[in-house]
Amino acid sequence: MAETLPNSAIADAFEELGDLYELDGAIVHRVLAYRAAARTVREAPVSIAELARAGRATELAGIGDTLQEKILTLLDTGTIPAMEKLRAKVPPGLIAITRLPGLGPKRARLLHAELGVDSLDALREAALAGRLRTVKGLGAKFEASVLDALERGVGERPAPRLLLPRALELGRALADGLSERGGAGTDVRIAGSARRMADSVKDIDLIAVTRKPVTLAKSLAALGEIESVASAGRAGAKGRSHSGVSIDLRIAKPSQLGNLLQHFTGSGKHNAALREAAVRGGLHVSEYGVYDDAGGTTTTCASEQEVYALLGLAYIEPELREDRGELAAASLLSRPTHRTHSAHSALPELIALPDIRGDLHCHTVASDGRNTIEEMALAARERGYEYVAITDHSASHGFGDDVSPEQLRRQIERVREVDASIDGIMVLAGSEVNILPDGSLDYEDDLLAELDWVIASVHTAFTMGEEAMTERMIAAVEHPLVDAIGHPTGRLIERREPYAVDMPALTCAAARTGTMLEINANPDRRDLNDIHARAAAQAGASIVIDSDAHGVERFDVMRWGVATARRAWLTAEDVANTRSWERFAKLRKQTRQ
DNA sequence: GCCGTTTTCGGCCCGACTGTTTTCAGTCG
Repeated sequence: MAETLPNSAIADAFEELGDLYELDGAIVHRVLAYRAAARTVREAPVSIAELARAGRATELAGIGDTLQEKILTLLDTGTIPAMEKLRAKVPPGLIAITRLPGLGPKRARLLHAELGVDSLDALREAALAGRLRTVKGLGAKFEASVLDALERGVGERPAPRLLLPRALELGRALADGLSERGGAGTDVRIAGSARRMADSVKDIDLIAVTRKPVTLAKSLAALGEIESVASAGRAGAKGRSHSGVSIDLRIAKPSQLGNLLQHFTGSGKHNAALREAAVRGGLHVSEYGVYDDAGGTTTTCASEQEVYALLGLAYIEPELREDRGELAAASLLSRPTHRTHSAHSALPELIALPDIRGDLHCHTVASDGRNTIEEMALAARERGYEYVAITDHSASHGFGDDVSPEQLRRQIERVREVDASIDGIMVLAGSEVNILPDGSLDYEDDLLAELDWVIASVHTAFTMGEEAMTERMIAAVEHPLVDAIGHPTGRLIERREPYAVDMPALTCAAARTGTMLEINANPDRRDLNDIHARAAAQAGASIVIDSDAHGVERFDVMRWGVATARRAWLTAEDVANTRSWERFAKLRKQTRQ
């Protein structure tokens, strides 16, 4: 039937199959296998449909012959027989019930079997009538907590998440406040997804060492950011911030700091994979230490480095701990050199902020920015950059911020003047040109040819279908005067979904034509995201990280773009604007060199 | 359902918490 399907559709099917199998009482490992496969498919840099047609989907971790067959059946018939069978057997409303806290598949099944509960509404009715407590193994407290959760709308509304800058700001404020109150010898670290520099986080994990644990735990309640504290003891404290985020403070003995930090930095999947691999070597990892079957002893670690070293692994940077191949890459292989054997891992040496030598996307008062060309140039120079491109919006941008062709010609002249008048930084004349719905650009080619640097971005008609959007963007990629594609998926984290575009196809076209793809560093965007940026680099496309600054202070958002690049396994070599302008030029497409 | 210094069957991470229990199942991160 369907020639092809996006990876997301295949992943959704596996996700649903996992949920249905779980509710049907399948063993947990089969359920986990479906969920792992769904994640692999969703994050894959290539078309899984095409891969399966070629019989090569089994090359991916977690996809075996059975699942490849199911993909092919889904492509050919539009469905999977097992899914149809399970849908008929398991009420679909039960999946929503398992989203409630304290309600997993077993209890959902139990409630369905005993009380006929098959939806959130039926659950509410049964709870209000006091029937939940009549089920063996459940009681009045359970019933009350279910009603409370339904009351609060849990399961309907997703939990609030903080964007990374706000999360780190909150985490830092809490850590500083605690350090102050904990007295000498207190050291508080941020762990969890904030430390891994995820796009957004739903709770803040803090790990502390201190001489006065009880005092430190109690002092959490005294911090201005904290709304309430549920528990506090010598092991730590749990609370909530005024912004609705859970705060988890754990207090470690200095000798176990490494174990606790490693455990609470996660991710959960990284830790699960780490422990599974360790078991094969007779070691058992927990937040308290590493237990060795052979000696029957537990070793504690003051640092994370020691934890990884005990397992025969190189140190893995927090940004890489997502179970995306980092464990295999961290295996220490003894590579013989001509003199000696040295331990060596395949982990990348990740890019860092000081590697960035220039910023190629920013705005001035000519469009919707807040500062002049000169102010922006000086601010870029203060960051130590060697070059900056002024890239205001183009002729059709709208919002009163559009730049007509005549205005752009004058802007180019002004950029030349500023460049001549300021030492120590090269100021480039550029533009962020709209990609119109038909794939054309909104300046004539002869004008674009006068620019040093052209970014093409989509700012209108976000909702067109995947095929049309992909054609539209590839037309811009293939334009000989386009240097880079700005914020390629258009997502706004926690606010707007990416538009439908075939990323493997776009990435492939970018690599083929030498068009660069941007990691827009604005923390609301971080677009390309980590998955796409990694795939793009692997496909041979050049990556450029830009601030998209609309004011002088916004050059500082570069760090969030670098964080995304690190999560994408990128080295300085993988990112074009870590080079001097002369060396950068060699990476540009032939028509732009 | 996947996968292999336990290779084609029999395993497949670790610990805390909660509520309901006389020893633990289910859920969660």
